Amino acid sequence: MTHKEAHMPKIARPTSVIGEDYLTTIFRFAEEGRPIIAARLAEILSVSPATAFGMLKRMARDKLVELSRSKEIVLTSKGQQIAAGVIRRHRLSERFLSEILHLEWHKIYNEAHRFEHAISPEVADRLKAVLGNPTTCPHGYSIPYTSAPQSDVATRPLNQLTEGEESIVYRVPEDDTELLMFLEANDIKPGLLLKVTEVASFKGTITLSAKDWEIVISTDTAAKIMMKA
Amino acid sequence: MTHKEAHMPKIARPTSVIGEDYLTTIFRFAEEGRPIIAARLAEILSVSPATAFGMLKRMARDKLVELSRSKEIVLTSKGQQIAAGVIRRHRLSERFLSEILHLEWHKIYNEAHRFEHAISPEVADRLKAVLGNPTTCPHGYSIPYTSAPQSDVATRPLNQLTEGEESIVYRVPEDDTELLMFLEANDIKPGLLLKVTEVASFKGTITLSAKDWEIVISTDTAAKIMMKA
DNA sequence: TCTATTTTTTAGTAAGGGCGAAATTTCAAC
DNA sequence: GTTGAAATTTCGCCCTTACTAAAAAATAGA
Repeated sequence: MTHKEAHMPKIARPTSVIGEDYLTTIFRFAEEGRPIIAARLAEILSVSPATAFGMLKRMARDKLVELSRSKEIVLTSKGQQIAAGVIRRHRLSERFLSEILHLEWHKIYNEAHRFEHAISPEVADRLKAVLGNPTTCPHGYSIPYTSAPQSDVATRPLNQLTEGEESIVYRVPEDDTELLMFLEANDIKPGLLLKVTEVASFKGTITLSAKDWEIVISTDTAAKIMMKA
Repeated sequence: MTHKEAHMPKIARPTSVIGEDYLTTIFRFAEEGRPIIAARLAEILSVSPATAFGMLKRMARDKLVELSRSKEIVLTSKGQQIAAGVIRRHRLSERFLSEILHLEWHKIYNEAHRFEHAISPEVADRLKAVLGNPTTCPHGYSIPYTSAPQSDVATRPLNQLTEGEESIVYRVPEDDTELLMFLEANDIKPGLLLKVTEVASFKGTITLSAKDWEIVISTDTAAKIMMKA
């Protein structure tokens, strides 16, 4: 049988797709220094607390995470390494979807979420080369080429700028579809120079200007946009 | 929670990755008019007969296949439609891997096998456009843009050509890694004009020439290469 | 401190996908 | 027509990933 021995050797990954989802979620929190507990993980992954707990126990058994008594979930170096690989593939996929397929900005996160589990290290390398060794995804998150945590550039949220200040957009939320559609429509993306023309804390808004336009956003929304410090 | 509602809606596909593997395997047999039975499917997919049988029962329950008393497995129109979609994504992925990422020919089948389950219809459309609406995969298999079975161009296996005949390579096996490496090394791919310079049936070989070289292959190998009739 | 509310855990259930072993059917060859 | 090999189907069992319900533990507020 021609087919027989040709049956594809499954990609050498010791973790399931579901397991990788847990790992990357934990990784993203770690990336920003935010603690993550099981209950939060269950919410984010839309599963019951019991399910998340069961999964975390298996992952702890497999030495991917550690469930310290402080309840905070931390990746082991093995978990860190696998998670970094998946995130690397995710962000390279986002670049590819954005730059080569010209997919709208707000759609790339979800599409890349499936790609991240389907790409082999070799293909990831090719993608990296074809894309010109990008260092960040289109939203501004850094692409981890090593499993070591990235030392992040100094940033601060847009809502902390004072009136009259100027700064460059560093990063926007990667998975907030509605906000991304808004930002996309206004061409606000990493690298854009913005000026804060008004801070109206009494009504919770900030007015921004760039190039030829001026917009008003809430301080809550502004808090989600990271600027170069 | 920003993340919460942003959790990706799983791709709307009523079938699992495993189920899609079954469907595409059946589809590929149907494509060439070869009958497929459960035992063969089990071998190809490297699972036990019991497993394949259980899966086929579930698939029959879900109206994806019909298990006729003649033992031959046939796709329902629903199964046909889903299978054609997966195969379309597979072959578009192969084009992409080959033409955009410049991945070696013999590696693209296995890589595409994972891509096929990860690509949304929208991304497939973009790929199609970016690739210039290809009609076949790099091995020469047609990309099904409708779920209706393709009426295949008239072809015949290379071992049926007579001495002195010339013909154009139409299709090569998509998943025979070793053969593909050989063909790749000799630049034999769909579209190439070949001439049969000698048929030595007594020793089971065929000699081919093209451009500036001449090679000898076995008739068994030749049987795997389809030529334009 | 003492409820009130999260959070964590345990228990029990289900479906998908997998196994080996054995029983049965089918089919081809003699 | 019988026999032997191949194919099918059933049976019992395993693990993962989910669920609910509910108990136990930890945290926070008043």
